[in-house]
Amino acid sequence: MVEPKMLLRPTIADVAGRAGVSIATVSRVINQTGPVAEETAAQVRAAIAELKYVPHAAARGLASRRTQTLGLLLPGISDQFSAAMLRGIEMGAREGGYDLLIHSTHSEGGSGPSSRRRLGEHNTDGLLVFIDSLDEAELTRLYHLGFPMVLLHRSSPASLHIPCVTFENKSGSRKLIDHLIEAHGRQRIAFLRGPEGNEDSYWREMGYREALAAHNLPFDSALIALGGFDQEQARSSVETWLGQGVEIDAIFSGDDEAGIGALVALQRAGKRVPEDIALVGFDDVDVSRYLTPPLTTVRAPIEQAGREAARKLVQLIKSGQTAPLVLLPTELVIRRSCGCG
Amino acid sequence: MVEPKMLLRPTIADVAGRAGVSIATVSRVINQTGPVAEETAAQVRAAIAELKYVPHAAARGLASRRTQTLGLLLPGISDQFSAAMLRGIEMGAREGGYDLLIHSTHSEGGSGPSSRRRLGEHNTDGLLVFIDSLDEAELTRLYHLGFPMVLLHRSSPASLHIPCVTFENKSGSRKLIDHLIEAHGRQRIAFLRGPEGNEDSYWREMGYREALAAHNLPFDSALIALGGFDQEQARSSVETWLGQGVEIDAIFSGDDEAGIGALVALQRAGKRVPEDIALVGFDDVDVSRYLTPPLTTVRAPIEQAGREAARKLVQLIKSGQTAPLVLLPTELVIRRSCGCG
DNA sequence: TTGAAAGCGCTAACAG
DNA sequence: CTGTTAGCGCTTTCAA
Repeated sequence: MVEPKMLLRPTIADVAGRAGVSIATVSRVINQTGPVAEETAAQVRAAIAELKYVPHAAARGLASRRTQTLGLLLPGISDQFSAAMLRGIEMGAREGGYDLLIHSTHSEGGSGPSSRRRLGEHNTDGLLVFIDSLDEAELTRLYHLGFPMVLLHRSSPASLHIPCVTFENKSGSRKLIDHLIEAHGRQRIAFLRGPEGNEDSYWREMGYREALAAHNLPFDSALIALGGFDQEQARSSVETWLGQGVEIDAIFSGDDEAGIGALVALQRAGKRVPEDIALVGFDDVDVSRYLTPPLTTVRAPIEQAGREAARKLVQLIKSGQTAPLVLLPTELVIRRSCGCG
Repeated sequence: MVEPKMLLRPTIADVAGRAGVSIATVSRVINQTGPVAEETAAQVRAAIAELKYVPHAAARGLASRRTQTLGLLLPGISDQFSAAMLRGIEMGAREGGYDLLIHSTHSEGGSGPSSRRRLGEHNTDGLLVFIDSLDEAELTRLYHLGFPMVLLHRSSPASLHIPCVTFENKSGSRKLIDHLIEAHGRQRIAFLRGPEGNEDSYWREMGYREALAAHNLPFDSALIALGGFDQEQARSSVETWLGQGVEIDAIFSGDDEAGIGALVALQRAGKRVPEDIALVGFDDVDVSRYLTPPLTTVRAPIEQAGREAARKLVQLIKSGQTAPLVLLPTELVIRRSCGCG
């Protein structure tokens, strides 16, 4: 067993005493607010170093009404997408001089209404909201409080004007489907939708439809099924298609994660990819290149999106304003699952 | 452009006023400290609800000298290992009623000595320290301050007694190598070490050596190279072996990540896996099952380790003590890269 | 069972 | 350029 006993830590008063100045002066050299004689400042810095003094964040926050902390609300953090985004966010926050407080809303456990929101105006200077991790009522309340927020992969409710960052989903999938049609002559291209209400998925579908229309291919709702950005759901949907004998010569999976599930279903059914059925995804997650065959997909700058979102939030906090929308460019990544190579 | 203007939020005084009681009473019902008449409490709760009052974390922290926040220090968060661990930690923290403050030390940018530590006694109630994300001097300072800490995947400096959680690395790799030798008759088994000083890697190597010794196979240092728990390094090391014509009939990669790099090198060199050279890893990261061939490995309960660490830290904070060591069991996962199936 | 009041450590006027 | 002082919003004795 380990038994710690907390000792008292030096406060700003200790530093002031050691340096022979007032606490106000110490505060000034720490925050670089107001003028201090270089000689005095040097003494203060020396005292800080000797005492290994670190300002108490809570006290500072109370007095200044700033926490120097960004809050992140997201559904889960285990998938590759979230992990990459998180990395970008952490980077952006740090660059801006902010800490990062994280709360995953997933597996929240229905502990009744008592599960008070853990991240908000009381402990952060602003919030990064991923997808639907915060409901519209709360979004509205915070907005009207003037609380800084940036949305990731979801647009602002119409009546509010919360800035948002996401990808160029539509043009990305348009290029992808164009390729399938033009380079590989596919005509019966199925689409695995993302989760209900997911905006990335919505725009990817729009790009898909646009590509079909541009090539005079009919839109067939029998070729649309739920992939849910999830391996299992995608597998199940593809198995259903195969079981029903739906005629398909290519599958566009709403994201790479679902693409893996589709690949498994195809392989189990003895279909050759891409000879019998081509397969393409979206995101270009790490694994994609290691699948057999390697997955043709669209690279989404996930990490960059996170970083950009954090930057915008910092800007919003500091200056009170930022551009309402950032659309990060996507890029086609040709590998073998589409029929190339 | 979006322009927020911050409005004032309700304080405990507003709640007290609305409920017709003193702030002390409000504090009592919120924290369930001290007796309050049920009738009074009901009124207070009503006032809190009407005002949508949320206690101010900083003020609370200042007064109570507790932040209800756990700090996490880790090198990076993009890899699958860290992501899984993070998920477990987040879960454990939430279960204990704590927030999670994260700081990734990776890519810290040599912004001079000015990069003051962002996580510590001043803004958290305890620290979760992964690998070597905090140097020994700081570990020592905090320990002598009586500051609660739990180490992940590294043991405590000898003179301190900081609790730690990690895997049963040695027995895991022992089983793995036994399998390679006994089931597949491999004799020239190479090992790709993890990063310098990594304890997980150290014990995995011990298990490897133990297995060789148990089967009277010689230990050959020419069969040891640096994998660095990294794809590129592993690939390079395997290419070197192959280029030098070192005789090898199996490769034990210190972790799955490096295993991917090894697989790539093997395939580029035209080696068949597992026929020419068998390949096994450690961790059982998500991708491993999708490699071709699927990777035989040892499943490490990464998420569980994170959760357990958070739990222990909470326990340490609350009770002042916790068991010094937790070794989570590992399990052999047989797939095809070892020669099975 | 409840209220009054003293801080927690720091920032930010306001004097000097 | 530097010190004094009044809070920031809450917890926590100590009385009542």
